[in-house]
Amino acid sequence: MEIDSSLAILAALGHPTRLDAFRLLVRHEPDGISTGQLVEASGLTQSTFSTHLAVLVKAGLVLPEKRGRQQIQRANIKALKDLMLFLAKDCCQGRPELCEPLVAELNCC
Amino acid sequence: MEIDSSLAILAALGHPTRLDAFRLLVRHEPDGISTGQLVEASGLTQSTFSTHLAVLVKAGLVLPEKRGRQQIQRANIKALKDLMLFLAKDCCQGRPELCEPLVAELNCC
DNA sequence: AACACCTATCGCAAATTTCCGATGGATTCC
DNA sequence: GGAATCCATCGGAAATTTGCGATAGGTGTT
Repeated sequence: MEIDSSLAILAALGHPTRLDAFRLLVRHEPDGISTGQLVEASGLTQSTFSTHLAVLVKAGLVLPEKRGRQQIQRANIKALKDLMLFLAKDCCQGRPELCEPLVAELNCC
Repeated sequence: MEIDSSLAILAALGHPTRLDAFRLLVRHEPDGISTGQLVEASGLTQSTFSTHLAVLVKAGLVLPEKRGRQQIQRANIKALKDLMLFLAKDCCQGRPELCEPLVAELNCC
């Protein structure tokens, strides 16, 4: 994964509102939920949350799809996976001793 | 891992200067490098970089240790591991189908 | 003691982010 | 067609972040 993409994902998730929204979307995979429900859950204004959502979409973490007059949002698990691969490979570049404990613990889920 | 810690790590890494610095530190594990070398690599002013470094340290991603009049910085791989566990567990919470491809690919390093 | 070196912190300006209300486009319902 | 719903975008204010030079503390050197 490109470093710029990783950077965008990290920055996008580095805000409480956006991290919360993304986690909510993950828990609603694979159905997704509407923007309105996300707004309600955030406790913010519709317009404010909309800009946060745009950041997530731009980073590729959220995939919107129109359904009627609603906008259904879905978490892009692949983007998260790519980020984790980027982080892990950065550690492990020829240095498996750094990553071994990481991968070991991940296997538990 | 607490959500607040994860948030701090994500925000800390969500800036090009700080992500670069952390990656450089990872590549210098386990010896670490001095703050001065990090400053030079960043191309920024010493004072400016110092504030970025403080963000990384506060997030627990970097562990400083005094050595003479230098300050040696080391990447905290455990913090990165904790973040990845947080992200992965968030996906996998009772939903292994989401994480399986992730863990599978991680095993390659 | 005096000096040089390394780094954290202060003060401050510029840039960016965050938040809101208001507006407008698109879609559905009556 | 007209009203209502859903959501993106605009304009602007407040807060935060980012960057710099200057300063100061702590450490080694002479």
